[in-house]
Amino acid sequence: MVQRRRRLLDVETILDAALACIDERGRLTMADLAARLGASASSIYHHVSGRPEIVELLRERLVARLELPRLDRSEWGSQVAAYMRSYREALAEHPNLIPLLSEQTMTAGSVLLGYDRVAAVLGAAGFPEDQVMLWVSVLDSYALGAALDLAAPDEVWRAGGGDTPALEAALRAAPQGRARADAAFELGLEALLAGMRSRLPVGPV
Amino acid sequence: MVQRRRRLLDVETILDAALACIDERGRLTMADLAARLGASASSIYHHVSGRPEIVELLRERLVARLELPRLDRSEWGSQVAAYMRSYREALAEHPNLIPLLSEQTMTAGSVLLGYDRVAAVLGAAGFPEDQVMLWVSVLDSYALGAALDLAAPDEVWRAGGGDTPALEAALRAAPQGRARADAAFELGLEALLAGMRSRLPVGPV
DNA sequence: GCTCTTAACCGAATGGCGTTCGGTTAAGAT
DNA sequence: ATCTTAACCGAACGCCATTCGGTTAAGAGC
Repeated sequence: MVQRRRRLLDVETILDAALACIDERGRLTMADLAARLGASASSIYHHVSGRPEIVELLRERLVARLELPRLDRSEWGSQVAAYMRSYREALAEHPNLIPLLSEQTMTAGSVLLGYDRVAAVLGAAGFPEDQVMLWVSVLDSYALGAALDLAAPDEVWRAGGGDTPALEAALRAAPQGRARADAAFELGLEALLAGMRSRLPVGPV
Repeated sequence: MVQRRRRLLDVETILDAALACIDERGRLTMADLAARLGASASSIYHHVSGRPEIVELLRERLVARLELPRLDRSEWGSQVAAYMRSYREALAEHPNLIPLLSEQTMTAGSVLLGYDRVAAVLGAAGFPEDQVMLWVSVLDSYALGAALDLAAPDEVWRAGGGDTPALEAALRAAPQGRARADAAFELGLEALLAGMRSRLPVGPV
């Protein structure tokens, strides 16, 4: 009943609290969010259109932190690698956000700008124009898949009884959890870039 | 009130209906599932433990259709490529299933057996034991990411106003929709396998 | 063929979710 | 001093998965 007329909520505060919800509870519910804000759930709708908009605004925050290809004289592979690492690292800081992002269509314009830069650097590297979009897709698929891997539960494979000996041995020999995901991402990124380089029509830069 | 004593539901029927729900509505709700089955939602719980088990059983169905590495004398790269293609194709038949699968831990024995085969073929190919699981992760990430790409709307990037010229040019030069996703997958798979091959410690088979 | 057990079903209820609606309060303009 | 209106609230709505307390009839034992 007691109403504080001095502005209690604003979009940035809501996004901060939403990220806290997601990080701590692994999901975003309006009730939890409202509780953290010290407000009622319905009040939130005065500042954002609903839960989907909150998620979309969080995606924009994430994209803003990516290291986009700079389109300078540096080698294309290192620019793409830096972009891919920053993409995954940004996701890794809030791994529980990943499933929410992959549930929802991309609408933010700033996201497209990131893809434009990637396309530009690949074109400048010498990839045929009709292949540029394909490589963009490949990179995106790998980053997305690696991010999903990161968001998966600590124990991805629960191998037991001994009828999967190769899997069990491989699991024992590799790092666990986050360390495995990190090592795998780097290994795969190197392999992918090496494969791309070998398919480049002309010679070196 | 009218009860048909002749067995109305069984697990296979439930899974068929669940897949129909997912394909048509893009999600799986117990109410929708029950309606399709001509039964009440609560009746379903006499045959499966709940929604998560239904998803896990659907994953088993999917894995059963994969072309697993045969562990014969054929070259490891072609075995892995065939596995990856069948993996993505199986997912592509029910793209809406992908988000449901990636939400949930893998527990089914037959699923683990599939990964055991992949681990075995990579070990036999000569990859160091402490790298096998990493490569399994890399392959899984790429297959999953490519499948998500396939599940995305036809127009993945809506580039408009001209402030993303490289992106727009690349989009015009590349195939659209499914054809783009297919071509990208093959290109990336080749690159990934080439990169893996180049990292193989010893020489040829 | 009668009784008894019990698997297979149902409707209703529970608790959690996102969202909408009809107020109420007080900040700031007139 | 009055009015407008942005910012808030509680209660309600509809949808979700799941649980519970019956009820029916198939099939076993006699």
